[in-house]
Amino acid sequence: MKGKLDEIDLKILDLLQNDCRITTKNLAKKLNLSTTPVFERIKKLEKEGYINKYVALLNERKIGLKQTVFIGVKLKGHTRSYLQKFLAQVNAFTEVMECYQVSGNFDFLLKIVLADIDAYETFVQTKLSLISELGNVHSYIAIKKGKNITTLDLKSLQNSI
Amino acid sequence: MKGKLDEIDLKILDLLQNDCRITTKNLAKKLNLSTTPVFERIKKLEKEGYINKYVALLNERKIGLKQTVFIGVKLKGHTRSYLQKFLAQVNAFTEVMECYQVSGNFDFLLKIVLADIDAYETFVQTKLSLISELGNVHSYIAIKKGKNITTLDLKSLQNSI
DNA sequence: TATTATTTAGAATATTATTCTATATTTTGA
DNA sequence: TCAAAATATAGAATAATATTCTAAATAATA
Repeated sequence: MKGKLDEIDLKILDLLQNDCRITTKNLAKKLNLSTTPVFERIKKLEKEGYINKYVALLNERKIGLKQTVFIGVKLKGHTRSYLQKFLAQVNAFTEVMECYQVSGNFDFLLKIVLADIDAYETFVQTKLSLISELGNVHSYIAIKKGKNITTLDLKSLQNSI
Repeated sequence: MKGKLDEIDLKILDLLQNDCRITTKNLAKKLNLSTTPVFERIKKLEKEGYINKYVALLNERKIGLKQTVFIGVKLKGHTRSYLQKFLAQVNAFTEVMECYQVSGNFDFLLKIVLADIDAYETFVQTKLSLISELGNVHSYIAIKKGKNITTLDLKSLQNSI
């Protein structure tokens, strides 16, 4: 019975991924339950690893990090050693929010958040370009931010995962 | 004096973006303050828009959404109307987590999360490819997820924003 | 330097989280 | 199908936290 989610679990997850400060009391009200089962279900979902973490999402612009840039990277070689060295260095850059190894005409796709275009130039010159494994790089400077959500589409799931 | 962040504010934001369930009591301890000023600073940061929202980040894999795909999109035309129609449709797709208008050899860069490659094929055939404004598309299938954080690098900021 | 505005500490109160017990419900296997 | 076992629930009780309030301390201003 471990690791099965019913509809109540999915609703709890969905509510929490939209607002994790909702009280168990309010959750219980929405679910027509008392607080105890809701509380225990949440603890179970946490313990079994369905919930990675609870975070505050900050306003990048207000904080002064106004520029997002995606970078497609092609390495010089593709041995395991190359990949690992590249990843280690990229992971150390605080500007890098996401890094995926991908198929297609890039080896990696990075998402970078920093103050502005100048900061981006500096980042490339003083950090990214110093990675010896680096081959070609293609930048996609964000001109306008569209949709940007962290909430997964739980409704699409056939329940009982 | 409105809209200026001092080091205490930045530390609060940094702690909250790593774990927003920390109690004001624990925050206060870390900051060598009593709970009142911490509580009031948080409320101020919320009211002034530095904090967008508090969310639970779920484990995509465990929930059954195992595939991330980035899609570079080029539109057929670039009138305002084209852009708006494209954005409206893309925003309606629950699979789309992020959408940026970018410079470079794509007009838009999308990040998609769904169950698997089959679901991706279905998404492209039944949703994405139906957008009439769509020109070329290039997919980057995530092979391996590397770094993936939501915490901004507040230490890089010269304080007093 | 005196006045005003902010920030803070500490106490008091309101709410919520968490635990506990007993009951109800579901599941399982004979 | 039925009874035993396991699981989930409600409701009460307790522990902890959030939130408010008052007064003192600090910083800003003219």
